[in-house]
Formats: sequence, structure tokens, C-alpha cells
Amino acid sequence: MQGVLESRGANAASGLTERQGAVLEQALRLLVDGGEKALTTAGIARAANCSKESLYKWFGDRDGLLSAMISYQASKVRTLDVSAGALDAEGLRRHLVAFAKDLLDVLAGDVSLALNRLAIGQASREGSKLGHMLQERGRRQIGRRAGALLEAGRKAALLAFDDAEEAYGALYGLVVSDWHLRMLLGEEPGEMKKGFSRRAERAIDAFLTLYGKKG
Amino acid sequence: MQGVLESRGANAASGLTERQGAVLEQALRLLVDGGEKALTTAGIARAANCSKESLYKWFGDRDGLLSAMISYQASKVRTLDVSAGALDAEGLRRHLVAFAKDLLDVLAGDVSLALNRLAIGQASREGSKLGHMLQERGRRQIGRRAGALLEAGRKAALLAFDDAEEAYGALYGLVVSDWHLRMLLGEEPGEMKKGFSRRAERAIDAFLTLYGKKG
DNA sequence: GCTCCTAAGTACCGTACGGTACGGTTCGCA
DNA sequence: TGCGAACCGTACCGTACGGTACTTAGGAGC
Repeated sequence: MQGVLESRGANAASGLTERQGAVLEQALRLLVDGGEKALTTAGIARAANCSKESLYKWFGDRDGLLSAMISYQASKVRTLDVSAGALDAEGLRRHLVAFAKDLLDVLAGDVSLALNRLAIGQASREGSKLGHMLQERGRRQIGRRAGALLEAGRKAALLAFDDAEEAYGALYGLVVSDWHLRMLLGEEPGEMKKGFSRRAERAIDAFLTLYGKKG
Repeated sequence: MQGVLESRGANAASGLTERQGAVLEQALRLLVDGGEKALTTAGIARAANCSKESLYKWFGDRDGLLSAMISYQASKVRTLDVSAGALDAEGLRRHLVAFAKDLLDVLAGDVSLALNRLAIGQASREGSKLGHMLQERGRRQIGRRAGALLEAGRKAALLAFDDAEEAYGALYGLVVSDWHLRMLLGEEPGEMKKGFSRRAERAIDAFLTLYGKKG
């Protein structure tokens, strides 16, 4: 069930074999379960049934492993950019609410929280690129979908804004507020998740009041 | 210059002697300069010219020291709650802009970022109360000022909202958006700080559009 | 069958940290 | 002057981690 057989079929555009992907999967699981402190090379090797020597051969050192974990997770989460053809006011609102709810769900996810905590913990170190990686991947992915949605709204004369970045910033802020930080600080996301749906709708209401053309 | 002499005059309501406060000051400096990794008991003792034995006598263990650091810093930052007597629309706007700018400045501060990173890094650990402490102190302090301001605005018939918490959430989100997270992830705050003033005004404009009574 | 390569498993090394113990010094106090 | 408390500086201990080296197993190619 293991060995060179799995080595074929590297993960798309990541240069990783399936075996290495499985190792990263176990590493992510360890990180989610026990935090960075539990993420030791020996622990990963034990959990993934591989040797430490292989870890160092594949990923160089511990930092390389952490980077690979972020890249791997980012490559898994593919944002579906729904390009709705004809867009009316109600359709735009529905799309925005769906986006807001997805955003909250993503930010509240175990792996997302764990990786953000990891990157933030490493951020003090000068040479650490983890924070930059996470920011780039996350914001690019989620920002692209939001940008497309906002642009479609403007094209359909349903939204009015000069600076798309500013409009996106307002949208993000209204949806997320300080919830992300609170979850990163350890507040139980279980309680919060129940209010996500209502929260998303309220936020979109406010956003449309600000940027809707007929609001 | 040291010894029992300084033991008199414990810090107000914190139960700390001046010597212990000075030690915590050095610990905070170490944390700001080098991150959590640099925050070793030996390093603190060396930087503060005290012995490790004293550290353990005063603070119990490392976690107690971290908690004391947060409490100490929180006790230093006293929010000035300005209760403006007569409030007109322009005065309310000025107060809100000032609040927004102060909020951004506080969140971008070295010590704030370092402590938030520390608490977030510890958040995975179950028994860690650091995140809760930071959230409680920070949000209470800053939320009280905002709450008073919003309530004053409503009393003067300048603001309209049902749920003060929701209005505060919108205010916070519009002002901060994802800037706090970006700074926590390591983005250079130097570049961002220059735009704080304009950012605060734009955010308050939006907030008043949402909750202003004549907006 | 022989060799080469990959990788698992384990043992090992250097280091660094949290926490403790001990000697020496200062200062208040009687 | 002697006693005791607080405290500094340092040495010490156990442990845990990152990283390396070695041994062994098993499939691939000739």
C-alpha cells in the first residue's frame, strides 16, 4: 500500500508525490489537534509512518515543512468563482450573502485557524515567510471571488463604488468584524457558528446600504 | 538602588512591587524585540538584572509570568472616556474619527501586536487563559469608550440603532477590516500607519451613513 | 541472482529551555 | 554586632527538540 507505487501522479503543480501529500495531511491533523507545540518532527514521522530522514530529504528543514503545509492546504481549497450571467438585485444579494457565509465558515475552520495561529506565531521572526504566504494565498483566493462579484454588480448597475479595494475592505469588515481575532484567541467557534447565517445577512444589508445603487 | 526599598508602593490594584513591574517591562521589551522565542526565563532574568529564582518566586511559573505581563500592560493603558456634554453632529463625527484613529494606533502598537501574537500562539493550548484575558481587557477597555460614544450619539438623536453591540461591531469592522490580521501576520505597519487618518475618516463616513439619523 | 535506490526505524548528538538548589551579598532590625 | 530575609548570580538537572547517521527491508532494472 506504500512505496514507489504512490510516487506516480504528483499533485498538480505542487511537485509533491501522493506520499508526501499524505504526510502533510497528517502534519495538518497534528497541528489542528495540538497546536504548534505538538508539531514536532518526531511526532509527524510517527503519525505518518515515515522516517525523520525522509522528512528532511523532502522538505529540507522544519520551516520548509511548515511552508509546504501552507502551500498544500492552499492548493486544496479551490474557490469556485461563480460568474452569474444576468444579475438582478435579488441575485446579487443572494450571491453576496453566500460569499459572506462562506467567508465566515472558512475563517472558522479548524485548519484555517491552526495555520493562521502558526503563521502569526512565527511572524515575529524576520525571515519567516509563512505570514506572507498565508496572506497572499488566502486573500488572493477569497479576494478574487469577491472582486468578481463586486465588479459584476457594478457592471449591472447595481453597485456604485470608485475604489474596488475600499469596497472590498468595507465588505470584509462588516462581515468579519473582530470575530476572526476572537476565534484566533481561542473563543469557542461552536457557539459563534450558529449565528453566521444571520450575521452574513445583516452585514450584506449594511454593505448594500453603503454601496447599493438604489439602496 | 535596589532591594527592599523599592518594595514599598505596590502598583495600584495590581499587587506588584515597582521592582516586579520593572521586570515585566523588560520582559515586554524582550517580547517585542524577539518574539516569544526570545522570551526565556534566563533571558528575562539577564535583561532585568534579577535571578530566575526571584522570577519563580514572584510569578510561579512561566505561564504566570506571561499572564502578569498581559495584566501589567493592560493596567498601563488607561482609556480616557471623554464624555462630551453637548454633542452636535460635527462633534460626534470628530469624536468618532478620533476613536477610530486611536483604535488603529493601539492595534498597530508594538506591544499590542506582540502580546496578541503571544496569546494567539498559546491559544491552542486548552488551559491557556491568555487569549481570554487579552480579549477581556482589550475589548472591555476599548468597547467601553465606543459604547459611551454611541450611547451619547443616540441620546442626542444623532445616531439610530437598536442593538448597540451590532453597531459597535459594524464600527469596528469598518475601521479595522483585515488590517489587524495583516499586521499580526507580519506586514510592515510602517507603511500602513500613514494611511490611518484617511482610513479612519472614510470608515466613520460609512458608519454615519449606516447609523446616522440624518445621513 | 546481483546491485542500486528508496525509505522505515532507531539510535545518537548537540543544544536550549524550564525549573531548582546553593553560595554570597546587601539591608533592615534588634 | 549578630540574625534573618530578600535577592543576585551561577551552576545544575532532566527533558525535549531539531537534525544526522546507521542499519535493515523491499521493489526495480539488468
